[in-house]
Amino acid sequence: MAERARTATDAEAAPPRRIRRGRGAVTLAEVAAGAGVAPITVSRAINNPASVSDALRSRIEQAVEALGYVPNRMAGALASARTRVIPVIVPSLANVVFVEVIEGIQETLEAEGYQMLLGSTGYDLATEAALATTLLGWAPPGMLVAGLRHDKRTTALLRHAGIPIVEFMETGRAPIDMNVGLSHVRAGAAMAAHLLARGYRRIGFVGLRMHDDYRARQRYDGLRRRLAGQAAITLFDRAGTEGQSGGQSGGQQAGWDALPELLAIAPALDALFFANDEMAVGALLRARRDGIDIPGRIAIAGFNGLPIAALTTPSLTTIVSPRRQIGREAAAMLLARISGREPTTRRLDVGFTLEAGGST
Amino acid sequence: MAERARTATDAEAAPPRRIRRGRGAVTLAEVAAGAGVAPITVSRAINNPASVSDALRSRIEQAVEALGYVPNRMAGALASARTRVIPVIVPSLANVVFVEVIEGIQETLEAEGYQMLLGSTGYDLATEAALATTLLGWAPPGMLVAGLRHDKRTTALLRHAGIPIVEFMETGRAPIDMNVGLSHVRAGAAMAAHLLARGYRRIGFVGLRMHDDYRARQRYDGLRRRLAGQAAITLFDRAGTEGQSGGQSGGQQAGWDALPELLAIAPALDALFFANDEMAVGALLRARRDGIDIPGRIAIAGFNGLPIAALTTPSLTTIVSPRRQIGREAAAMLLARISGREPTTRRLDVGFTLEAGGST
DNA sequence: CCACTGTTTGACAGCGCTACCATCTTGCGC
DNA sequence: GCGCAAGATGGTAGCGCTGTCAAACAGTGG
Repeated sequence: MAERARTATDAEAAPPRRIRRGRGAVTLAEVAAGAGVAPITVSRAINNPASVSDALRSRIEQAVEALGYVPNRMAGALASARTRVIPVIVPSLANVVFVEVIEGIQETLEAEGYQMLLGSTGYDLATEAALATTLLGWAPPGMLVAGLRHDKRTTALLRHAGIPIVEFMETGRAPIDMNVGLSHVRAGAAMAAHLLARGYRRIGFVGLRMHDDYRARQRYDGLRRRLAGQAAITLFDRAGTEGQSGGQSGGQQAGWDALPELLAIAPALDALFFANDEMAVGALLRARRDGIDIPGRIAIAGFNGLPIAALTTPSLTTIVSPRRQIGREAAAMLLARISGREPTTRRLDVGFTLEAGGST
Repeated sequence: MAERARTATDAEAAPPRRIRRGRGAVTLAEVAAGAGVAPITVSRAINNPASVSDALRSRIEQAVEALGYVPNRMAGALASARTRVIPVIVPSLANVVFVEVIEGIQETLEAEGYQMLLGSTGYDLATEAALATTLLGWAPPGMLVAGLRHDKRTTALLRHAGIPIVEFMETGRAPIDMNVGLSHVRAGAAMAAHLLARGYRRIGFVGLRMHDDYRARQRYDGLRRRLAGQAAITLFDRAGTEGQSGGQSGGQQAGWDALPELLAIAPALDALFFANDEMAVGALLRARRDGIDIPGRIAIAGFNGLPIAALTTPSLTTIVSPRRQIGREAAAMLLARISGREPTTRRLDVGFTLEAGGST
């Protein structure tokens, strides 16, 4: 303490123009001085306690405690050219689906002592590119990005970053590096098969701002191809109510609004496949209020397998995606590569399950 | 290009033992060499383009482009003792409520060129302390933390960090620095007044793992105090189904399970105030399936004001919290202090609105 | 044409930490 | 008691960038 104060005073007096630039926070050197050891020893005591003798370690720990030392990660990262921060880029946090994947990622990273740095793009590819640049500036050991579709800059950037990358959510060809997800095309086809089996022949697909949501488009494509020649299929792309907090909430309202409108526009429809469970639930709630018989008048199906799907009356037919698992697998794959191991596979299809309910 | 290669070769040949330590990424110095200027000029061209002549700036930009230079933030931050990264600590991402606050924070920070570093504690105060330490290691210019209750270490750490701090979600006394939120006690009291006005006199409060959720306890306290002497009040703290993705989803299931059980245990109840809308919606859906008349047999109310509350039949009585606004205000307050301005106020109560629906 | 102000550019040092190598202990077998 | 391996500690030199100050270079009025 006294030591420090004196040093500061000397510095001010003797070399007349030396300015203190740092934040003024306690540094490792100060801890070292306090404990009467060399800075490097403090560094070791903190990062690899086993390599320091018990006596010194406890002296150092005491000094750390007394001075309230918080290591400056920036300096450490710069010196060692290593960080334990892994950026994760997702389109939105308003969507439960991404949040659950993130949770899976987080628990896996955390268990290995890594930290997650989250960025969201708002479904904008330019924002994604900017974000990727910024995040790469933190010299991360790897990176996780939602989706396989990016703009050219992002792809180039990530490809040349020289670090392992996992693209998660959907499967597809030509990932930048590694890929974990499920086939949304096949999921759409599975729903088509289900609806056909139950005898529906005039099917509508209801999406929300599908310009942004290409995974919904993939589900639609899968549906359409599988239905081709066997049933009529119509696409309804809803604008949704902006302003609202998007994702989930907007979805429910959109489904609520869509049901009566579509029945009026296209009364011959006998089934609706909504782009997600939120919309489907909104439609179910609307049917309940307006006394529309589901599935008698029209069948309703969703996608994602949110828990609420099982609680509605009738229960909602949906496709369950293993979101947490996607997150865990993606993180595990990345960590494997970071630590030099080769993961079991660089491409993982986690699959999906069709949960047939009373709504179809 | 040739220049670089030659340099590398020389280094290998001449000083026999010099090792390259860095990540091997393109550095500012290389860009400077490429553009034929001093490193500091490149730094300026990037951080303050106006201070460099047009001719040099475009030469530098070209070099940046050609070499694919990505500035190393760590080095920059270390040298300037400034970052534009603001850590945000929340208990969980599984809860929509926090996510919406986060969105508000994010949009405000982003607009000012700051980046958000998100950490979640899983409602564990020890984890929170660890996280706070780690995050402070990034030498942030400020910090945002959910809630006013932390363990002693966290409080001490943040108080002595010497940076502005905003605690958001609930209002209360003695914040570490600044505070934005609403009074959960008053919200509980408001619901009590509403239920009394509608003639309910045997009221149950249904929480989920309330040991963790002290804000729910505050709502309960507000309810209890306001009802004291005028109505009977019972607390039901549900364990909920673990394993599930917690928050929202777990909540719906918990409400679904709770309704029939509570009616069996305490048949005299005439109203239930659920700790959140998810539980309340779960209960409404259960009532729908089991043919329980709401509010005839029993009234149901929730908290948060999620959009789905308006879509159920009957619509759900709930208290709307301005979550996005909390996020925006918290971030704005922090940014004001970071940039040396004094915010309009250091304590902000954003209030709430009781939305009376058909369920009470 | 000169002193003088304002702008653009550069040299230098250092932010706080860790990699690398050197040095100093210690313990052990013979 | 000596040589040697293994372990503990320290000295030195950066990591890649920016703050500070100084130098070089215009532009202006008399």
